[in-house]
Amino acid sequence: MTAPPSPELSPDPQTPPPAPYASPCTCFQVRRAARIITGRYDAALAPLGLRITQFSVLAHLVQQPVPLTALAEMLVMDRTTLTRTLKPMLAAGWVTTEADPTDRRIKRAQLTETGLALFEQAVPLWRDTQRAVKDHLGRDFVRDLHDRLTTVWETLSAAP
Amino acid sequence: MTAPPSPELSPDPQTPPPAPYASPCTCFQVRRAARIITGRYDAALAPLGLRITQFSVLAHLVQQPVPLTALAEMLVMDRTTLTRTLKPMLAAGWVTTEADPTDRRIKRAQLTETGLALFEQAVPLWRDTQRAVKDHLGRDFVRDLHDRLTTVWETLSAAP
DNA sequence: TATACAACATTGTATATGCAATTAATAAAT
DNA sequence: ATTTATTAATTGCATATACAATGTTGTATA
Repeated sequence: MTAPPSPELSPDPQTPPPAPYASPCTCFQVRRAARIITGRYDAALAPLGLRITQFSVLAHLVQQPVPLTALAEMLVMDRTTLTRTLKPMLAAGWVTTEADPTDRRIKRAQLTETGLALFEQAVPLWRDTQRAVKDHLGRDFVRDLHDRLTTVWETLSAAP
Repeated sequence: MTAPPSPELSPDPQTPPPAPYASPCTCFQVRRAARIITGRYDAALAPLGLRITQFSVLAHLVQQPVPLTALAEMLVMDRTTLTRTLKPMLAAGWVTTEADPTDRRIKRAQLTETGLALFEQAVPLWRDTQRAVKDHLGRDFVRDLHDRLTTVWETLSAAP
């Protein structure tokens, strides 16, 4: 079994990279970026015991109660992932669920008083982080990044 | 507790979005893109029982054995995450670890014959996926996306 | 109406992720 | 040489992620 090593897939190991090398793998790139950005947002919200994923959920419930499947669609996450995501939030008393009287299959999630208060505390921290990221990377850079990431989602979720 | 709902944080719930709305949250954007891209790559590698994260690990071991901490740095993942990532790969016999004789703290990971063969089978599938993504999004688009994602990583890992 | 089908939700299983704490081994300092 | 600090690795804990399978409820159909 002779190995055709794929040098383009890994950095030169003679120069072990403290400096991040430009991987050719799109998946690696976007996951890496997601990790560091998530770390930023999570760190900013940590004083409230909140994570950015949970913050997203709260943000989508501010207006009114939302059926769980619709909520998962809004958040663009797997339906089963939402169930797990919601679990600690229910335990913390930030969110409650109520059954739809007319269709007992449907459950709606809604904010509690505690959840709303927490969200209001979190918004400024979220905003600060948004601003910090924008300051570091530049307004135009971030806008273009957003556009491209949205395009990635739209294109790949539509494509076969 | 009167609520100042933050309309910019959630889509209009009167128009429940099957169409993905453009969230203003950079973190949400990049995580969403990471989810769909990861799904693509995982699906492509699934016939081999391999995930894209595992493929990345294999790719970094093709040249020669790598100490685990250095491997985690190459992969830009938390050191403890690497331990968990490696676990099923060790169990599957794709990778082994060996202690450094001169420094017994250090463990090196290296490919097995099986792991190398698997990697060689996986490379074409990875390449196909790369090409498919490029075809869908456009070569220039992907190149610019890569550049920006690398910049995100470099900038935010350096910034305070 | 009995049956098939579709929609909603959860649970089992498995990996992904990272912080805090722990253990072990080496290096540095007194 | 003993103490101290550093480095390498793992484990505990908690959340993030999604596929497959299951149970429940509503709808459509024969």
